[in-house]
Amino acid sequence: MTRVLVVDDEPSILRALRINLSAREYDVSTAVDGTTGLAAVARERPDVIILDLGLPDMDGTEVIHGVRGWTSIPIIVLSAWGQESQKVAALDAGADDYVTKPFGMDELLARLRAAVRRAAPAPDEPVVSTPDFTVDLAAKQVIRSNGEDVRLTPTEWQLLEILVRNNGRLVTQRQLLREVWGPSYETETNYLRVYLAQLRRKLEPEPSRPKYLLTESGMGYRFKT
Amino acid sequence: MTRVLVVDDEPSILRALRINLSAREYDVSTAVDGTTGLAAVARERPDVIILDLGLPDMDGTEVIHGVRGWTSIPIIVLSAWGQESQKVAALDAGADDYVTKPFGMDELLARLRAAVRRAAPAPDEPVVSTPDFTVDLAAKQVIRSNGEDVRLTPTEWQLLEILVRNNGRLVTQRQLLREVWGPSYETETNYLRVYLAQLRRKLEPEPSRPKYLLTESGMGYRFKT
DNA sequence: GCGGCGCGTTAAGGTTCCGTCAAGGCTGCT
DNA sequence: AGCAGCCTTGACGGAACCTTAACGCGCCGC
Repeated sequence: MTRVLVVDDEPSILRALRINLSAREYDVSTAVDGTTGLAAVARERPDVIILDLGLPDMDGTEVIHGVRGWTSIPIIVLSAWGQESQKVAALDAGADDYVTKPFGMDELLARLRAAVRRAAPAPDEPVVSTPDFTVDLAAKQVIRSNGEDVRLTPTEWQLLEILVRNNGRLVTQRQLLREVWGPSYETETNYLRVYLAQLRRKLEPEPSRPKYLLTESGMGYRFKT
Repeated sequence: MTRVLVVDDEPSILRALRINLSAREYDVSTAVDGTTGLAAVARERPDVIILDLGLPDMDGTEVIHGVRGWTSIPIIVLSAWGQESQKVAALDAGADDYVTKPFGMDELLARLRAAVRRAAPAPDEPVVSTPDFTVDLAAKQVIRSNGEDVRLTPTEWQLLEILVRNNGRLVTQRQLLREVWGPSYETETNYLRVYLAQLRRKLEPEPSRPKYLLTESGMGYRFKT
C-alpha cells in the first residue's frame, strides 16, 4: 500500500485529501507544519510527500532541502495561484512536481501516480546469487545453496537489501544508518557492527572471515558477489 | 549539452522555444506533428521531449505511448487551458510533467531542469582507467588489470579521488592538504610524501618509478592516465 | 666538494575503529 | 500475565589506521 504524507496547515485540505486518498487505497498520514513534517518523514518513510508551500513555521524550500538532504522520496508541492517564483524555487530545490490551488482531485491523483511510478526503482535484477546463497529482492527471501531458507529480522533485511542493491559498490556507514534508522542515527555505528555480525553469522560460511559482506575500515561496507 | 526535442504545430511557439532554449545552452530540434516527432525521437535520441497535446495528425497520448514503448526519455507536455482530462490522460500514459498554455518561460525552464535532473542518475563520469588499474569513484573501488581489487584506507582514497578528479592537471600540495586534512595542515607536506608513497606501492607497477602518480618538485602532484 | 632542501622510504607509537558477547527493554502474541 | 523474538546499549580485546620521527638519496647553489 502506498504511503502518502500530507504536510499542510489548512484543516479543510487535510480532511479532503485524507478522505479522497484513503478511498483510493492510499495510506495517509498528516503534519501541520514544517517541523513536524520533517520529523514525520524521518519516522514514517512515506512513499511520496504532498507539501504545501505556505506553512506557518518555515519556508517551503527549507522543508524540501531538509528532506532532500538524505533521501529522494518524491515531493509534490501545493501552492496558491500566482506564486510563480515560489514554484520555480521549489522545483529547483528538488521538488518533483507541483499543483496549483485550487486543484482538481483527478489531477492531483494523476500526479501522485506519476510521481510514485517514477520513483519505483527500475525493475532490474531482483535476484542476486553467490555460491553460498541467493538473495531474492522481490520475494524478500534468502535461500542457502543447500535449499534451506534463512530467516532474517526486518532490520537485518533492510540492511542486506541496501547492500545488495549496491552490489559491488561501497556503501557509507552514514548512508546505511540514514536509510535504515533515519537521519538522526547517523553516528550510531554501533548498530551496524551488531547487525553486520548477525548477517554474517546467518549468511557467511566463515563468519569470522567474510567473503561477501566486506568491511572497509573507516568508510563503510560492501556486498561482493 | 542537453538536447531538447520540441514537438508542436504552432510556429510562434516553436520560434519562442527555439530562441529561449538556445540562449540557455540547450541543443534544440523541432518537429511539427506526431509522425515526424516520433521519427525524430528515434533518430536523435534527445535528452528530453517537449510535446504539445494538440497536434494535427494524432492524439497526444498516442505519441507518448509510441515513445514509452522503447525508452524512458522524459516528456514534458504542453496543453491548452482547460483540457483537464487530457492532461490526466497524458500523465497516465507516461508523461513526466506538464505545463499549461500560456506558460511563463521561467516555469518551463524550471520544469525542464527538474526533468533532466531526475533522468540523469550519474552526475559525473566516475570511472578512470589506465593500462594497469581502474578507478571507480562511485563504487569507491580500484581494480588492478589482473582482476584483484586494491584495498585503500580512507585517507588514501581522499587523496586519490582529488588527483583523479583533476586528471592530467597539477594539484598543489596546499590544495591537497587543505582538502584532506583541513586548512590548518597546509604546511605538513610530510603527510603527502607518506601517503603518495603508499598509493604508489599499491597502484604503480614500479613504485620507485611512477607512471601515474607524478611528482612536480616544489609544486605538487599530478595524476596522469 | 659541501651543506641545504625537497622528496621517498620505513618503522614505531598512539589512537580510532571494528567484531563479539551479553544483558536489558520493548512489542506482539498466546 | 507470561513468553518469545527483536532491538538497543555497553564493554572489551584486537585489528586497522594515522601521526610522527628518523634516515637516505639526488639536486642545486655556494
